[in-house]
Amino acid sequence: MPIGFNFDDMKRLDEVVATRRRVKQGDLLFTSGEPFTSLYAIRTGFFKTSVSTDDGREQVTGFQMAGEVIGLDGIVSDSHSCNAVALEDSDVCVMPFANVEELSREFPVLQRHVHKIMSREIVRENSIMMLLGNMRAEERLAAFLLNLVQRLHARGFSQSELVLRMTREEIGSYLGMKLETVSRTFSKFSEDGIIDVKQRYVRIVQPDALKKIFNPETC
Amino acid sequence: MPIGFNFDDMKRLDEVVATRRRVKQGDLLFTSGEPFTSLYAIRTGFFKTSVSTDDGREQVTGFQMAGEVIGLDGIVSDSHSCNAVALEDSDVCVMPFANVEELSREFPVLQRHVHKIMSREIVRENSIMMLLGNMRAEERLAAFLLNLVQRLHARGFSQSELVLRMTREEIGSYLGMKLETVSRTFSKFSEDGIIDVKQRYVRIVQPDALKKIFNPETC
DNA sequence: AGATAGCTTTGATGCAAATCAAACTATTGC
DNA sequence: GCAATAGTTTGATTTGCATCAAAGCTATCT
Repeated sequence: MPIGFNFDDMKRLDEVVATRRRVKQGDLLFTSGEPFTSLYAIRTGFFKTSVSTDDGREQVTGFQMAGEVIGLDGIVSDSHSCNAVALEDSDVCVMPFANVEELSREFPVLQRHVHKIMSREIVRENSIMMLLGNMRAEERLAAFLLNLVQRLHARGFSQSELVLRMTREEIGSYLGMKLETVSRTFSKFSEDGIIDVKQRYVRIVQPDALKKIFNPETC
Repeated sequence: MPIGFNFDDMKRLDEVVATRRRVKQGDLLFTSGEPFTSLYAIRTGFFKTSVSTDDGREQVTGFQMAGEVIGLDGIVSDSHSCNAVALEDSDVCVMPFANVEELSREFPVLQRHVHKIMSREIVRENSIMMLLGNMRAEERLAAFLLNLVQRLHARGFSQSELVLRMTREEIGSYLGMKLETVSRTFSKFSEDGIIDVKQRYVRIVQPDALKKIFNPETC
């Protein structure tokens, strides 16, 4: 939560997140087509969001962890356009969007915060478009790992070790490649001594090598 | 602009768009790294937005026409993260974001409008991720043409004819394919009698065939 | 009108990733 | 503990698109 609140403000803001919801691993938080009522701030756990075509192809649109907000897709048409699935047992704050809007009018700092969250999502998706449109498999996976570990590190976890919450297929869907290609690229990185991989466990041995793969120029 | 305003409200809202700006074809409206101050509502003309990597690869992130708003990428970090270039002589309303936020607090209907614009952009980018991650060249170009013509039709233009404002290379960048592939796919559609193409001019002869290519299931 | 520059089309070839296939590993349930 | 299921790895082959190359078209300038 942003700074700049006094104690009374905090109490008012608490109103916005009055309810909590537990979501078990594998369960849906919301689903495409469902009426939109609330945004969800992840307290603990891990989610993926995805869209799908009528013929059943799935595109993972993001992986979200503690402190991140999901559900923004629902605002425009008052119904969700993507699915949110918990990849581990999770706990979210339910923030009815009517409350968010009402309090935003009262507290400019909250208003600003909401705008930034939406803008951040737009910018993130821009960079995914770059990834999907212009980058090769190794660059995509390097970018993915660097991004994940950076976000985990910001939450107090290791900056070199992580346990993937998602399958190779889900990573592939997010990065626009097949699960076999994800697996092969992990193996390649491992053979090159850049990472250690064992199933879901990954240790980044040479972060600079990963950065170089992702962005050869700045290294 | 959304409905639900009285005359005095309208006058207040006019304050938000006090200034205008003309942008000549080929000129930048804003550029990556530039400080963010304002959103821009396109009055007339046509823009592309793009991001680029340090090694010079460009990804077109969108094409925008009259009535659409650009600049949302700048909110999160108070500086723009993409470039906006006019693809024809254009005219925009400059809306200083401070004004937008102030008036949003006062007018819930404006607040809602701003939120929907941002959410719409998030949803659009989700569908581009699907395009880039899961679809083949023909599907991408079919989706692109259908989307363009639909937006033009909503603005009173033909639902079957259009003049492209962008090059094959820009289309390719947006759709994650090379200009030669764009050209070849246009030719293929033309040979199949689905469209007539002559350089920038396109006539959609069989819209249903395009829809079928884009989404085989619902046809 | 002819020349130049920018964009588009089409052809030939190459390659990165997809697909097909099978073995291997981890996890879950009985 | 064993079987069944879900997920991962690795190998062989195919393919859709990229790349390389050259010619054609359009618009603008002199």
